[in-house]
Amino acid sequence: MAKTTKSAPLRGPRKAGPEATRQKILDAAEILFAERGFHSVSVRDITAAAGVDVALVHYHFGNKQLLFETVFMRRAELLNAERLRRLEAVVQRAKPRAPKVEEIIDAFTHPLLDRSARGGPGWKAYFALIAQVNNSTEFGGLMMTRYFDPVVHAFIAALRRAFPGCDERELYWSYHFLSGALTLTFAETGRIDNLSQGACRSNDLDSVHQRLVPYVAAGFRALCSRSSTTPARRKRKTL
Amino acid sequence: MAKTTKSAPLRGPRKAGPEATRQKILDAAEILFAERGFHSVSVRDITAAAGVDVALVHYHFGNKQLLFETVFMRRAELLNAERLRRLEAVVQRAKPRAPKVEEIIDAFTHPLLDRSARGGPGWKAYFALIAQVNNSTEFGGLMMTRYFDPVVHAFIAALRRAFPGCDERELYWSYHFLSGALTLTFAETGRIDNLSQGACRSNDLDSVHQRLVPYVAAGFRALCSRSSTTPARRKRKTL
DNA sequence: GTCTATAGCTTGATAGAC
DNA sequence: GTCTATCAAGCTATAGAC
Repeated sequence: MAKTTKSAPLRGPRKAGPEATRQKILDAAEILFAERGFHSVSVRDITAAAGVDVALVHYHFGNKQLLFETVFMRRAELLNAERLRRLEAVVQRAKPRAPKVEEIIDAFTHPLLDRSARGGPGWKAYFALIAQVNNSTEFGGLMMTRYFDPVVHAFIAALRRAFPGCDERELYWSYHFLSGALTLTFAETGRIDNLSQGACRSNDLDSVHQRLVPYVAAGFRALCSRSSTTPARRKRKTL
Repeated sequence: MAKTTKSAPLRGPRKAGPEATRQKILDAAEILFAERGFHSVSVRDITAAAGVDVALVHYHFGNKQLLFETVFMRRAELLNAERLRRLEAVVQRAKPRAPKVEEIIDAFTHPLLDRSARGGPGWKAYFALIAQVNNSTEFGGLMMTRYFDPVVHAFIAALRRAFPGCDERELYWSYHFLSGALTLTFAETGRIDNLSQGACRSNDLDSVHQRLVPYVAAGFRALCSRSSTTPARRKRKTL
């Protein structure tokens, strides 16, 4: 029993210390926010689910809004690190050429879909939360930009190399469509289950990934190849 | 002045009658729900914005939830009718062959993007609301299914004819990705403005439509052609 | 149909004992 | 760090005058 230093004080089944309390609050908040959205979950709901006192949210996080952002940030950092690692690996492996579009998209989406499928209920809830935030007028523009833009810029830089001479706007709009398709998947609303009368299931993320990558890659090629190879033939069409 | 029947009683600038009150409440609710979501908007917020009394929401709609569903339904019926008309026109024009994929997708998306772009603030808000509902764990599965599945089934039937022998699941997942890309567009969160440093603008829906159609058409072809023409080459890939 | 008034609760947040 | 106790403000909903 050499572990009696003060770096892990009183680490037992009963009293787990302030860090454990923080994590219990974050875990409970994550699930409730994902299920019902920011505004319909009260601080009391969260602390009751976490099995801690009401006042501790304000002690540890300041207020409800800051708790929300902490939930959002906690897993974003892990995700972004892995996605950048994967992207770098793909780029290195393809050198000196640019990687295939499919490989770039896979590096971007696989770490997310894999965790949502197999990371446990915390990850599942987190991605459902992302789905709501991404499509929210209130939070979408600010929070997604703040926590995910760095990794998106790296991703777009890789795609820029895959489509030399491509108009920047085609790349950004193509990414926008990918973002919408991906985050709707995270929501797992069950709508496709109803629509397909059971042929497809919202929670079958392996099926999604298998299809999302070629679908999106084809979309990128449709927009980003034509703008460089056939700029004159581009139709000027009003809506 | 032959219009003195009781079908339009007291139609003046001051007292506009109960139907006008209903519409004022719906208009205000639509904008507020779109801006801040269902739960963060109070009945008082709505009636204050509408310039009517608090109690009238309950008189006219029963409760807050039923008001929400009425807002959602009001424009859905108009939209669905026009989309079915457009789809039918495209199908008739192409007979006896199936229409081009691009034409089918255009019939599905144009009525929406056109109204969001040029229909005024009520339509704009309505589509932002759709964006949130579609990605919501709480409302998405139920409400989108209830109000939009009939038109989606007609749309998928047309695509089925365009991809004869295609696996049903490819059609449904392809539609799912379209739905995500489209509804994120409706949210107009400003994220792409930040990401592209102004090169793309969330509210430039003409640009979106010009790109969404070929992007999605290419995606559909990537998934729905291969499943019928090259079933043996289909890779069995785990996530 | 519209309004006033209010019942009955829940909310986010905090002050202060331990 | 954690808890008890409480506050002021906000909420949905309704009863009843007009």
